[in-house]
Amino acid sequence: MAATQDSTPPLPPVKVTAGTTCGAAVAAEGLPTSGPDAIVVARDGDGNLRDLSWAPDHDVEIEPVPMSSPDGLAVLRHSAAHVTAQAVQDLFPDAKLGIGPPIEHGFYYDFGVESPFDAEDLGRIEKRMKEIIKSGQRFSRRVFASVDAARAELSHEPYKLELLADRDRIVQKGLGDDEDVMEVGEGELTIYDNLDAKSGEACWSDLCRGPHLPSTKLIYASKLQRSAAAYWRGDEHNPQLQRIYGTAWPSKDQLKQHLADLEEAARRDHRRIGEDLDLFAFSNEIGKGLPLWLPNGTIIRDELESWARVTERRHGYQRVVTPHITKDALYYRSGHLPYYDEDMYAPIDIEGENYYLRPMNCPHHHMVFQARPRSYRDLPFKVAEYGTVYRFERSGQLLGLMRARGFTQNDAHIYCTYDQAQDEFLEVMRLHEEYYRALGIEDFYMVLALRDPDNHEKYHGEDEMWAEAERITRDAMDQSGIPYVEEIGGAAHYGPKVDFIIRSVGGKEFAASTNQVDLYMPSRFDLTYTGSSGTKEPVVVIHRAPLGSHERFVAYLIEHFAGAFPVWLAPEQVVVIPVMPDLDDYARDVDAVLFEAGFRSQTDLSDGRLAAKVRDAAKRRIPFTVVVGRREADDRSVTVRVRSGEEETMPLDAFVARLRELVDSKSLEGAGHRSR
RNA sequence: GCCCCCUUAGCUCAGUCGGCAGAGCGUUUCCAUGGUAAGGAAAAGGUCGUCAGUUCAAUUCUGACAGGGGGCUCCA
Repeated sequence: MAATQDSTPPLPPVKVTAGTTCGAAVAAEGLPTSGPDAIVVARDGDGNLRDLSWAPDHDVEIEPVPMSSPDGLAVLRHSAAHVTAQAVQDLFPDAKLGIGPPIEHGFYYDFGVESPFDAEDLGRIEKRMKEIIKSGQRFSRRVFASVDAARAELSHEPYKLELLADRDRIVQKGLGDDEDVMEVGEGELTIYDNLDAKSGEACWSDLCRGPHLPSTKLIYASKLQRSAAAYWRGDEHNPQLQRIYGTAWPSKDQLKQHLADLEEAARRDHRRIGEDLDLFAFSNEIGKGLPLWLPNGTIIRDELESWARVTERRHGYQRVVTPHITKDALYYRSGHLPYYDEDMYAPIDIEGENYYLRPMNCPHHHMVFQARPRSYRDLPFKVAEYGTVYRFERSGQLLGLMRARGFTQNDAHIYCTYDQAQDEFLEVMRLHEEYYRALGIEDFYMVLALRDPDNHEKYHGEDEMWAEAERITRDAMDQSGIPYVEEIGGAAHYGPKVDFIIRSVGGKEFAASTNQVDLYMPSRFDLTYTGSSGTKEPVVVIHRAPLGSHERFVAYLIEHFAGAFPVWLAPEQVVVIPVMPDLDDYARDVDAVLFEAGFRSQTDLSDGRLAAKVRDAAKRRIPFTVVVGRREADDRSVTVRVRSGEEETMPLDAFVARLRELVDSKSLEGAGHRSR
């Protein structure tokens, strides 16, 4: 697993003669066998990873894999997971083993236990791990003669038995999204024994495909992080196991750096910055997932919205306004009811009719299209609205602004002919590029989510329709040149979709934007136009929301810029600070000029020293701190300090012109950016 | 929705082995003639998330509920 972006160049191959071990061959070449770059495993001629204890029965060439490479890290972390499990079973003999794969930056191991692990338990487990690591146990591979033999040896491990019973299917499909098949891989069925360094006796064993480090001693830096419940095999109908998360690195320095990175990420968390910069708030009395946008946050929201308004006008969109509540009939027609009602707020009974808070804008826009007869001359007809919707997300899913229950989407629907659909979808992708480039967003990827052909119930419409929608979407994507990955099973119930996936600083992934070519709803809603020959023709609907929702997108931007927004988005653009109270009048004067010129300027005339005010402005991430004293007042100039700490004295007029240019060009100059 | 943890001043957090609670920052007032990341002093500010229960007494113990967090699951 892992090994997605191996930047380290592969080492030159090493010859292993029949009967000797890879480890011996590697050592003979003088390659390191300890330290962060220790060769820990090798890739054989067929590309499989092998333990260094592997002794081929014929001469082969192997590629040494150092611990610091992605594959090496995965081996290190998976080995650390084994040590975790060994420590847990030493301390909790009744704990049943689940699975323990490496993951990005670490590993986990799942255990079936009577009661969850608490912080004290984790401390004890970690202490026991350190003993095991220090003792230098050797990981030793052993092949089972048969599945029955494995079953007999693992009779006390119900979850492992389940893996054995389901082995064929698991080998084919994997366990879940993240889990590979570490336990019951293809080919030989193997178990790893941890052998005591002195006696050579096995002190613990675990069903595993491997490979592993030669010795626990090579786990130089590991740390258990937290425990949490997780459903067995990722299925909520299964019992919950207790998962222990940990991280492991080839050196103490790398561990330290990783922990520092995590702290830095926590500082960028939009919930924290939202508090610090007075962007948004939640209220117990209003309800979960229903954000209050404070004045500063509203500025960001409004700036984005005006930007979208002028940009989309240029791209041919027309704006509409539609209601937030709707009779149930609309959703029966769209097919959302009755199947998706659990994701909607319960209906409101008014005069004997059920009204729902709308969970999406699409059907309303379809009604806009249908409100007048449309001709082919009207197409493409592009309807845009910053539409507020409410979705009853399950309570455990909420995450600040990233996932809220009420939010406002940068939504639009394009009604066009079949012939226009591919070009229009391509145009939507181009619009995304325009938006994302303007904000310096590069750390996203795109998914083309297709339907799962084995699960027909989840989807509406005929096979031919789906094939056609997929073709149009894929052709447009390929034409756009934007790289994407395909995902089976993620489609909307009415069509395939293209999602722009972003990550929160916490590492969670969200769709920042979702786009669809929809051939289904036109038939459902009877959306037609009059063609050039006078006949009624069905339209194609393209759903798109490049800026997603204000809530999620601003949350993302907060983290992307670490609160240091580009000038045009910054809620506070300028603070004017007089050097001493005598200069208050000039400070007010400067502030008034900036304010009149349309900028978000304020003065800081409070008590306190200049240094403290500068510090305060920096904490609020204000792009420009303007300091004025006698010198500036005398020649009507300003001393401008930018976020980096550099400063420059210039005429007030020149500063106004500079601000105007930065704002008008939506410059990213001076903005924060996400460190990698 | 599920498991675990958390909820004390505007913010970050101490604390009370059950006897009406504290710090730092912030706020307010006063002092401070001062040029770039915390000048000084004083004051105000809390029904210790809500509702029950146990108790002479509950912020502290128990329970329910609400809200928050970490995961899992879900995400039309």
